[in-house]
Amino acid sequence: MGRSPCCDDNIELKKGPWTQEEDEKLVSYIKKHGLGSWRALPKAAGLNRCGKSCRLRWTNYLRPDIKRGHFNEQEEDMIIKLHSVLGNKWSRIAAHLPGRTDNEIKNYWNTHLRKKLLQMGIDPVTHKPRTDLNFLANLSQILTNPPNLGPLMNSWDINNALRLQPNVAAEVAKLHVLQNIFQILSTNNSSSSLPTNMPLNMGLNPNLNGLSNINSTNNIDNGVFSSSSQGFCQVQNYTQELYQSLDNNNNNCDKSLSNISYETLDENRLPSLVTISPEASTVNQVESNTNSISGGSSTMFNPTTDDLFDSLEMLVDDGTTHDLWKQFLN
DNA sequence: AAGTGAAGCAACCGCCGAACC
DNA sequence: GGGTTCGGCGGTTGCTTCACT
Repeated sequence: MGRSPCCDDNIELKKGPWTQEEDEKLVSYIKKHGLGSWRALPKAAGLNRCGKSCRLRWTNYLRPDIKRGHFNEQEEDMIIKLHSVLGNKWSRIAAHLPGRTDNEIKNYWNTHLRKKLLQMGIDPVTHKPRTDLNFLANLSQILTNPPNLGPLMNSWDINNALRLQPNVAAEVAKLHVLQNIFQILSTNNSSSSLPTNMPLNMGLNPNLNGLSNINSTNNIDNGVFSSSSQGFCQVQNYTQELYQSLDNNNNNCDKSLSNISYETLDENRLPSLVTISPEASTVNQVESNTNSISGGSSTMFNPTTDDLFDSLEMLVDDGTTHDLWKQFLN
């Protein structure tokens, strides 16, 4: 024969929020007798509750060493780092944060941190940059509407974000290149349809002030800055590969190592030139509203759609092949 | 001021490995 | 050794508060 049941189903036990009187009974009993059998505790303490309910109330609320109130920056940082390693192992995460309970951390994650990471374009499950199309759509709005960038960045310290995910800025820039590809696809092929969840102005007016702001933010330390530079080197590589792909089709493309540029269209569908400068870790829109593309480091290109599908396969790098992209976007 | 939806969070539910008989 | 329960954990619910119209 095994153990006797925790809670007697024949007795109507109280559920729901605890009253002050119940709290006092529980605390008083544990102070006097210490922690023992949760099953025996309710009856001994004069509580009409399940032992499980008593344990939960004690561990999550009444324990004297519990720290209540807002999580500070260090705690947030710790939770995110631990979550990236441990996943949803809340009790193990809580073990690293004295005074915090697994339930509290779980709630805080679900209500605050998860949203912050999503806003930053970081997948809260994988802790890697998001490359899904919903994020692309959101990104388009962020990049084309700089005033919205301020509150977003203030709500989640960009310095922390970059420290946690050094390549995020690179991913943002990379996604901007993707924007451009989608735009070219939609412009070149009137029969092609963009994903339904993508705004029609996708790729228009690629105002990169947001990224410039990131790099001019004084509180980004040298270490992050150097990570950021590496990030832009990656963008440079992506862009180079894109240009190489275009060049293979005898397009005249700029492949300069020091000054990566690409073209897009502004809100009037006029060509506009964007340059990425890796040395300075800045992204600038150097020329816009011109009727023709000219300038020291860039030449207008006219890619075929197949070139662009190749580039999508390469840039997104999530297993979606050229043919799948073609199928999806046509 | 009232209605409504969103956000926050305490508490419950159900599962699972460990412990017990 | 096997059946049963406990304790702990993660997921989910639902109540309360807040913000907005």
